[in-house]
Amino acid sequence: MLRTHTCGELNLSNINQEVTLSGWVQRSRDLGGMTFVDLRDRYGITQLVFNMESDASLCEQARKLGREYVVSIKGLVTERSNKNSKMPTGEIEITVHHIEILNISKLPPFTIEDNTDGGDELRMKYRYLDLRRNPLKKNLELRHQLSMETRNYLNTLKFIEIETPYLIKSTPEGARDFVVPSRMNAGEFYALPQSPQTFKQLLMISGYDRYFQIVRCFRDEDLRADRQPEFTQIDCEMSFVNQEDILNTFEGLTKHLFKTIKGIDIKEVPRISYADAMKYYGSDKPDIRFEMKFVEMNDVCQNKGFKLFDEAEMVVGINAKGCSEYTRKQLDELTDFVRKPQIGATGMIYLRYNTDGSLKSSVDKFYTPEDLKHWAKKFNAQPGDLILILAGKTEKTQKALCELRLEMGHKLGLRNPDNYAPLWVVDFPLLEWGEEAQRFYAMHHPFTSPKAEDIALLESNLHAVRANAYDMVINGVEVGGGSIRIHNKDLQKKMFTILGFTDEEAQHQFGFLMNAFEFGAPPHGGIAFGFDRLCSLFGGSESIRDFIAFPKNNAGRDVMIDSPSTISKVQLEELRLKIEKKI
RNA sequence: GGUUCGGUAGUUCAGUUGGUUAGAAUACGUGCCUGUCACGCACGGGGUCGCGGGUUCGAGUCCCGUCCGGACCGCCA
Repeated sequence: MLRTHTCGELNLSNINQEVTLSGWVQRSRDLGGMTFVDLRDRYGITQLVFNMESDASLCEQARKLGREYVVSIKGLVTERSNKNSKMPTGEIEITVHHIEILNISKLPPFTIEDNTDGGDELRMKYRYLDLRRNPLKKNLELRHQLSMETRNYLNTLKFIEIETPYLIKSTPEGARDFVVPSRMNAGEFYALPQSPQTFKQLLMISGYDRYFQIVRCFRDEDLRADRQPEFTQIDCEMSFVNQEDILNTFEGLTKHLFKTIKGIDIKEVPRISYADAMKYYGSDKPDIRFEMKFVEMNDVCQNKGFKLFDEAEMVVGINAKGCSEYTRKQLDELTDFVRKPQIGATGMIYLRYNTDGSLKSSVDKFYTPEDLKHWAKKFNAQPGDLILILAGKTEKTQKALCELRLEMGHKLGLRNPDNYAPLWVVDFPLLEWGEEAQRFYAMHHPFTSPKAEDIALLESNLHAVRANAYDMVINGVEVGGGSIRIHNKDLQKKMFTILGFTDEEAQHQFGFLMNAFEFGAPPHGGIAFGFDRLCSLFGGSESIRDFIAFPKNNAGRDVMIDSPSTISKVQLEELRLKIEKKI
């Protein structure tokens, strides 16, 4: 037997037991007369002790053990004379009488410790070694817990998990597809699913009225810290439900996960319309752990002769409470921040409400003290506050102020990662206008139903049509989104027409779905949660890579296995593919 | 496609205005040490300064190009 116990479980109750342990050598400490070896496995670390007096040759053997050697030892559980309260097994050690080296190890390129000396790049290349470290192990355990609790909760509610295919059909809407050439159908390609969307809708038509799947999805778009080319969703769909039913069900899931995993009671999940989210936070995924809402001030600042404000489509600001003492340097830094090309504002105006009650602004000469008082009042400002104002095109200005708001929230310590503020954003627009192609695009996806009361607007004002679509946002992170779907063939056909499809194109791409709608499609809707993001949020990290066992880098490469890679001439020939030019 | 930061010992980093033999910590090796647990002490080995070109008497340092990595913008229904 290679082990009777793990390296994390022995304690005083096991004294005098004969045990066999196997694991990796974490480190050894040679004191001359005696040698200590820390043996590590998934469950913990147990100290082994070797003594020159009692067994010199065994002790010599132990001295030669290198880091990460794999060994199996037999020995006696002994009470330590010097106990270590910092480790769970710190009251005991193993007095070893037999040691077997199961495998030797090269010296690892970085230390296998909580605070490793290795950089990101190196650790990615040796991911299998990085995964030996506690922080990564904890992340994968958290991921496992989240998936188990998700399954528990949904199972209790009679959801069943059904697998859908990975080799499907490329569709023109949405993100770029990853495509897979078909050998048996030369010249044709499968696509990997961006989500199981149409399949779960077909399952509703099949009568599986509560479906879920923790499923891999694929999108061939550029990556970020929170975006991978393959990622995992908790994909859910229900029949005979309205939006309210979905929100309640998955608010329940969210509460269940916070309760069981983090021990946190989420009281309520507030709801905000898309329009209000944009108006008050400049974002469809606001971080509501702190207020600092936008205040539009066109009415109190325009037509007073200040050209920048007069010509702006929108003048909008936030009140940074208690920041009136900001120095010139700090204000300049904030101006530089909003002027970064990624944020794109041209400048920033401030209004300082000094603690002595006086008002000081960077545009004093254009406005009377009375004007400035009006501004302060609009922001509900108190002495000691600092108002930061941006002006320009509505969309761009909102976006820039949103970034500034988050930055100020960060500076003021209002974005505590231990606080969790879930939020539903509802009433999204059904469509958005694409300037480049001069046509409408589905904001969510083409299967999203318009609000019943807005259906008439499909004939008159497409910009104004709202959808039965909703996102769950936690701490400014979009963790999930969904909609009530169209289940009527004619309405679905109309949607495709609005999106610029000819009838033939719609039939070719999505005929299978519209045909299915003719065989008794029930009303249905659903939601999908970004599982990796949920994990990183629960783990208190910005990057999802730390929660994926084998992630890809910025450029979509796996630097460990070195993929993607070229394929052989034979493979290309079988697929009837030609590479135009070697790059 | 773009912006920006970085690449120096196994590893993480420092390296002044361009100037002697490129340093520190840690890891590693050897020796000493019987209660360590980030053990300690002593000694030692270890460098194509990412790569290519240029400026210069002289380049880790300045310039150009390129490769690799991180963050972000565009993109991601």
